[in-house]
Amino acid sequence: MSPELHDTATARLRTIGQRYTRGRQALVDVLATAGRPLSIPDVLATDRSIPQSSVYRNLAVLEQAGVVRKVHGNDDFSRFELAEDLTNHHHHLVCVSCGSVDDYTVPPRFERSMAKAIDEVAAETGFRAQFHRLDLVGVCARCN
Amino acid sequence: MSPELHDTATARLRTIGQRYTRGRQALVDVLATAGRPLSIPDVLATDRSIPQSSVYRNLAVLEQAGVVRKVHGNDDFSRFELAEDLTNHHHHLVCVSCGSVDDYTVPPRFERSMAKAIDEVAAETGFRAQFHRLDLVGVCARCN
DNA sequence: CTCAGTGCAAAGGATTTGCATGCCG
DNA sequence: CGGCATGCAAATCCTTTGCACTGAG
Repeated sequence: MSPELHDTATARLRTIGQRYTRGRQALVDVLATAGRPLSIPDVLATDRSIPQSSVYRNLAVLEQAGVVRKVHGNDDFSRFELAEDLTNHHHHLVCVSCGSVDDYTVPPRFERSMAKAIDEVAAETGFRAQFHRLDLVGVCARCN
Repeated sequence: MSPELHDTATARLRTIGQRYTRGRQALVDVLATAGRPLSIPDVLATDRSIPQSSVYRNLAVLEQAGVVRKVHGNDDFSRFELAEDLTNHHHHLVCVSCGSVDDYTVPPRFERSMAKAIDEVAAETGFRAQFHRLDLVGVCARCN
């Protein structure tokens, strides 16, 4: 992960009057390394020494700062990933069997036609879209 | 709502060894009338005499039978709608402000190109997609 | 020194479940 | 009759919060 990532995180946290502490850096590192959205149990599994409450609290702070984003799968666990402008635009494969969530991307050509379709919907309905989710729900390769 | 709807529901419940009772019919009627995914509080608001636990339990049964589908918005409430093959293919507008979820559709042309893109992803990743979700997350017309 | 951040434990809130009763088949 | 469905209340489980302590500036 690039050092700029941490610089950006520092800056965004500052704008909401928060510090970029060790615990928060560790959290960002874990998410950056994972390459897919992680649940709190996932995060805790990477480092048993972190208390749950800190993970919840710090992820909430990082979300407010726009550094991470919360993702909903099909189970009762919230999952977290780095904000898209810190990584790249992608979508999710949600496994109904094991609940895991993986990233995937579609061709830019298709993203463009989707953006156009979304603009039309916005115009018709008066809905102001901030972002879109194109999740595929099914069975992942592992669960097959 | 058409009577076939209830016939289909009866049939699907039967396949999992369950009955289509009054309470369950009422639930299906409420969802069919709503035209958008409803949360449990939404459902309870339509009829104060129904106990929460029955709503939860019956929606779970109806979901297992493939009569209704659970939808996740941005808040902590699960929402429910009739299965797509009982209504029509659509997507969701999720409001980050009030948490409401509304239906919308995109042109068939676009759905087709999306289906194609999804097939490619499935082929590349080994993921078996059962269905897709194209949610727009933003601010609804009411919350503006 | 000061105050945000941290850890632990207790509280909160949507959802689930146990158990006795009622009703459909 | 027999068993599933129902209602009520208690239990679960993810998540949030209170409070005292610690550490960075």
